[in-house]
Amino acid sequence: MSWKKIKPEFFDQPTLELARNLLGKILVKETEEGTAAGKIVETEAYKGPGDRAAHSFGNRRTARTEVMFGPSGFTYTYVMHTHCLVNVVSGGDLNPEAVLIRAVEPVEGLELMRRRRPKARKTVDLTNGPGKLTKALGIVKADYGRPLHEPPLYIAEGRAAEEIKTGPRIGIDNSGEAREYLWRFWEAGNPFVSRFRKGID
DNA sequence: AACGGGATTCTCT
DNA sequence: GAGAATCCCGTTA
Repeated sequence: MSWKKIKPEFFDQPTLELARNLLGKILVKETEEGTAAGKIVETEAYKGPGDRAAHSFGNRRTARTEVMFGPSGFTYTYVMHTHCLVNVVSGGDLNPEAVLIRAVEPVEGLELMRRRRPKARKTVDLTNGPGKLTKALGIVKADYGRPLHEPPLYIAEGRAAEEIKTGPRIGIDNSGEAREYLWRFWEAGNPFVSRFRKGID
């Protein structure tokens, strides 16, 4: 399978639009074990200084958030408990924003994913969560700072989602008013979306 | 140098 | 539904 790499200019759009437009794109990781790729079906936007749920809230600039202060289109990996999460840096130079990839649908390397995720009983469990998809695709903290328009870790062209749903972000209940923002986006009805709520999807 | 909490996942009840 | 696993990072001393 050959994927068409995205143009670097793709990342130069407002973070909320980028979060929507990343749905349907392909996230590809090449390793010595082989290539694994998934269609992005769920994202969350994290907006800079004014977003209490963002690591860059209040312009907090540390070794961890440093890449968010650089240009858009680079990888922000972050370790949560025992898992690695992956973000796309957005917002442009000196504007620390990012889009979290929360779920993908496998499109290449299914067997490789199964080997990497022995605990997944069903196929959907391979990639229906932010910590799961990084394990399945082989994305690790060392990918921090890599450009997302070229191998080994890149975004490729896909097909735009037919219908996009919106809701509050997950797991940020201690973030004050920010937990109300409808900055989570997903492809309607896709079984790989991490969580469903009655009345929303 | 010590402490506390988190953008999660898995297992068991 | 609750609790553990288990670790990096930011804050405080």
